[in-house]
Parts: sequence; C-alpha cells; structure tokens
Amino acid sequence: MLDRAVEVARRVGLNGLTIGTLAEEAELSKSGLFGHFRSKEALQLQVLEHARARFEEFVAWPALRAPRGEPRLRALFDWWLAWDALPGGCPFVAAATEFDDRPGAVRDRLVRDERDLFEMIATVFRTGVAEGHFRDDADPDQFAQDFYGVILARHHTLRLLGDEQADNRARRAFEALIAAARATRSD
Amino acid sequence: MLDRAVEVARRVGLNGLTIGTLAEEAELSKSGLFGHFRSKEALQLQVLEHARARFEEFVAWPALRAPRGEPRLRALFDWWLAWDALPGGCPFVAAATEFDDRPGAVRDRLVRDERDLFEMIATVFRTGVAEGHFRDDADPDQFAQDFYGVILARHHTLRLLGDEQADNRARRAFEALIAAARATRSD
DNA sequence: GCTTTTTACGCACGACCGTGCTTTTCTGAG
DNA sequence: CTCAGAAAAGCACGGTCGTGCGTAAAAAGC
Repeated sequence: MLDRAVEVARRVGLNGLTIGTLAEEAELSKSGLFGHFRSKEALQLQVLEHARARFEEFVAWPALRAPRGEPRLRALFDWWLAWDALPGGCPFVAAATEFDDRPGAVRDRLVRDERDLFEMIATVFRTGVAEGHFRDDADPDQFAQDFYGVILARHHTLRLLGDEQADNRARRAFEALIAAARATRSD
Repeated sequence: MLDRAVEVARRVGLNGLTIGTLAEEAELSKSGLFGHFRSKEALQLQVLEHARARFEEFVAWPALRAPRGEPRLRALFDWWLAWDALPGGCPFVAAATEFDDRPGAVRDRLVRDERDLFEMIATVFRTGVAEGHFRDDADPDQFAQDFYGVILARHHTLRLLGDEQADNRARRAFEALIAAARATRSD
C-alpha cells in the first residue's frame, strides 16, 4: 500500500496525496486506511521513508556493486537517471519544491534525506579521488551540487518539456564533469 | 493584486494558491475577487502571465542592457540568481514540478514559457559565439540545459538545505561552463 | 440627472478534506 | 470453540474548496 502511496505522491506531490483517493485506490474505506497512519503528516512521513528505501534499493545499492571510483560514480548516475524517469518522476524533487517553504516535520525529514543524498554523491566521488581517478584538490561538495544540477535539469527538460534530447545532454554534461575532475595535467 | 498572487504562488504553488486566502489577503470578499477571474484556471494562467512579465523586467531586460556576448550571459546569470532568491523562490520552478504530470491549459502555458526561457539562454549564448567569445562548435541547447541545471541545483541547495555555500558553488559551476565554452585551443 | 454598465457583496450549493467515535468483521491464541 | 485484540467499516463533524446567483453600490456615458 505504501508503494501505491509513493506512486501517487510522485505525480501529485505529498499534499496532493489525499487520504480519500489513496483509500479508494487501495480499495479500503477512508477511515479504514486512516487507522494505519494516525494523521496525514504521519502518512507523508511514511511515504518519504518508503520512497527513500525504494531509492536505496533502486539506485544506491546497484551503484555500490560497481567498482569503487569512477565506475561507481557512472553507475550512480545511470541508475539515478533511470529512477528519475519512472512514471511521475522523482518523489523527492516534487516534495522538495513543495515543502521548501513549509516548516514542519515533513520538511525536516526531507532536508535530512536530501542532505544524505548529497553526502552520498560526495562520498562516492571521494572514493574516486582515493582511487586516483580524480584530482585530489577537487571539491566533493562542489561535485555533488554540479551532479545534482545535471539530474535536475534533465528532470525538468524531460518531464515538462518532453525534449527527447534531454538524456543526451545530461550525459554530455556528466562527461564534462568527469573530464574536469580527472587527475590530469595543469594546476 | 496579481503581484500578491504571484508572491503567494511562489510559496505554496499554483494549486496551493487558493481563492479564499487570496481574497483575504486582498481584503476582498471571496466572490468579489472571483469575479475578476472567471475560474481558478484563469487565475492560474494570469498568475503565470504576470510572473513572466515580472521575470522579464527583473531578469531579461537588465541582462539585455549588458554588452552582447559573454558579459550579457554573465548578467543573465547574476540577475537570475537574484530573481531565484526572492522570497518563495522562482514561481516557475514551483509550478513546473507541480504541473509536469497534470495536463491542461496551465501546463501548456508553462511549457511555452519554459521553452522560451531555454530559447533565451541559447540565444544569448549564440550572441557570444557570434562575438567570438565562445567556440562556434558549441551547442547552445546543451549550454542552456547546463545553465539551467546550475540554477536549479543552487535553488535546491539554497532554499531547502539552506547551504550558504550554494551560491559560491553555483558561481564556480558557471565559470566552469564558460571556460569550457571559451574559444581556445583544441578540437 | 438619469440610465446603463461595471464592480463587489452576501449567501448557498455540492464536493472533498482530515479526523474522531462507534460498531462490525476478521483473526489468531488458548 | 471461545474469546480477546486488531483491522476495517460506517457515520458524522467542522472546515475549506471552487463556483454560481441575486442584489446593492459605484462608476461611466449620455
């Protein structure tokens, strides 16, 4: 049932995710479903938690099975693109723009999750530095923000504009990031 | 009054923008305000239209007063960052994630606006190519998507995560884009 | 000054929202 | 088989949503 909730939240956001429609989709009565979560906020939090678990199994774990360093970073990028292209797009992207101005437990949770996401990118990048794939004066946090920018722009261009070149451009942008971080000449 | 509506939409989105709260804010009765727009969808469209006008006067026109080519591109970037940092963030970013899965007139309008935005970035970049600032084999559409990625990542990192390094990283990323597009050696 | 058009208001409607309370139905342990 | 506890349903509540209608005030045209 939480799977369904995440799917709905992908499309209409965490606010658009309503107890009535979710109950209908689960073929349950409204109060029957409501009993599982004690409030709507609790539902939103559980949806977030579940989405995170799904992200980890769909993106993080597969990426971690790739060899340390650049290959792992490439795997992370590829899986992330696939995740983002699931119907409805990335639930975190939707939730982030929805809650960046609404204080509360949901926002707090979301901030924690996104921080972890950024930290994960930076960590994978650091393994690349440790492996000698990337220059050791490169800034992992800078790379994380750049990486996420490529993801977000592609998300935008693909989902809203429907531009079928979005993926190609994202891949080229990613290659440029990698090339710039390579441990070669200069500086 | 549309100014107010845009400000509200920045924070809570085009769906969260409700006729009741907007009427309250404008110190009008609900039906009094409703009379101005004939439906909620019409209100959303007008908000979008107004936001576009505000964007043009706040970002586009000032940028166009800068000298053609790279200076203009830099001005565009700077003004855009300032626009995005206005309270509530960029209304188009909020609306885009809200409506990328909701077909209808609002989405259509939004797609048109964002296409124009991308086209504008690409056009400014092309003047840079024409001026000899950038290599003439650079892809303006690629640059536009990369440019917007930097904006989006900064939007995300600044507004949700509250990272005060977001701006610095965005600027560095922009400089890297410029450097890569410069008309120098190789290829 | 009178008439016509615009503008705003009061009010009500049906729908859906989140959320409690009470009752029924199911389930599993003894 | 019985019976306690969990799960689901039924129902109702106060609230807000978008939207119409009839009317009163205000503005504009003559």
